[in-house]
Amino acid sequence: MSVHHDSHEGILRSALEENGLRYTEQRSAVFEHLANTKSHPTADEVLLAVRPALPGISLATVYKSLETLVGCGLVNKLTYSDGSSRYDGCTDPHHHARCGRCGRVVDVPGSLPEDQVEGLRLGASDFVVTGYRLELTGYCQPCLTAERV
Amino acid sequence: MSVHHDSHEGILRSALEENGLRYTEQRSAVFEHLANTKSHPTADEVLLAVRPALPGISLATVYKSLETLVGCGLVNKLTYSDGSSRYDGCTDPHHHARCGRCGRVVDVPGSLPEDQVEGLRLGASDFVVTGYRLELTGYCQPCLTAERV
DNA sequence: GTATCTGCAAATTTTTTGCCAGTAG
DNA sequence: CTACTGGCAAAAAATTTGCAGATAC
Repeated sequence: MSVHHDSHEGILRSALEENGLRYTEQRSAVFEHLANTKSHPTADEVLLAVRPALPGISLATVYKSLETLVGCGLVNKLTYSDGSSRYDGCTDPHHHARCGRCGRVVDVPGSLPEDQVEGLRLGASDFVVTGYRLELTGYCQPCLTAERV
Repeated sequence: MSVHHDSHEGILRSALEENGLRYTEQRSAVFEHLANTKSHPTADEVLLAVRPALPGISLATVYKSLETLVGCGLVNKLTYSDGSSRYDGCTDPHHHARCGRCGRVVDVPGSLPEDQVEGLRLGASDFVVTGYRLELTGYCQPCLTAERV
């Protein structure tokens, strides 16, 4: 049961070290939670999730830890039209689909074919493309049922 | 020189009417600005842009007008990791590329091929896909030069 | 005439910052 | 040891809201 934990810890330690940053239990707890969940929590939700393990942790620290992890490239930050930010610890290539009613975000596997990306790259002249983000919009089944659309 | 203006006004009047909303000079000024610019301004920037024509307009009204236009489908709202929201009056299908240093957003023409979108649709089971948003990340030429990367 | 809209200011929400004590290396 | 961190509370930034007067239709 500690395999995953150890693996995450190793990844985190190396990433922090590479950036001249220190390994702390707060950063570890935040990273562990993101790496183990399939949800895409807000900073507030991360706080609630790590409180049981670290009762003293503060929201400000969660924000600082999240920014640190984003800076190390271990976590992605997603922002949405309602002003909320969510964090995604999944490093496999995938897209997101977001429900326009309840705001829930689900993963959609896959990545764009390389030639597709190359085409986009050419369309963005005078711009060095380092990556992309693809997000589907629509409605999840529970919300469709609820509204009987 | 009034051709564009009249055309925009007609589009706006119809869209508002369809939704049972009123045509006002504030909504008109905000829409005009978005329809005529290639930039993707923040609410604050829209305020500055329309102030010369409507000195009395307030930021709250700009926000309200923008939400109204988004609701009518005339304008798209874009949100970013730094917490800022930008508004895009271009209705042609296109993507965006955003500079990770200065935050500027430029348009990238094109849209994904239908079969590509269909594939994504299938990957998002239990989800009715109504659209998508594709955004490139990277750095614009001025910023690359400035940092001599 | 009347429901909708604007402007103002205050409220909310989300995120960031300064500072001192605590801790990793 | 010494610089990097965390916790706290206060600040900052972005957006929304309540209300009274103004306006579109």
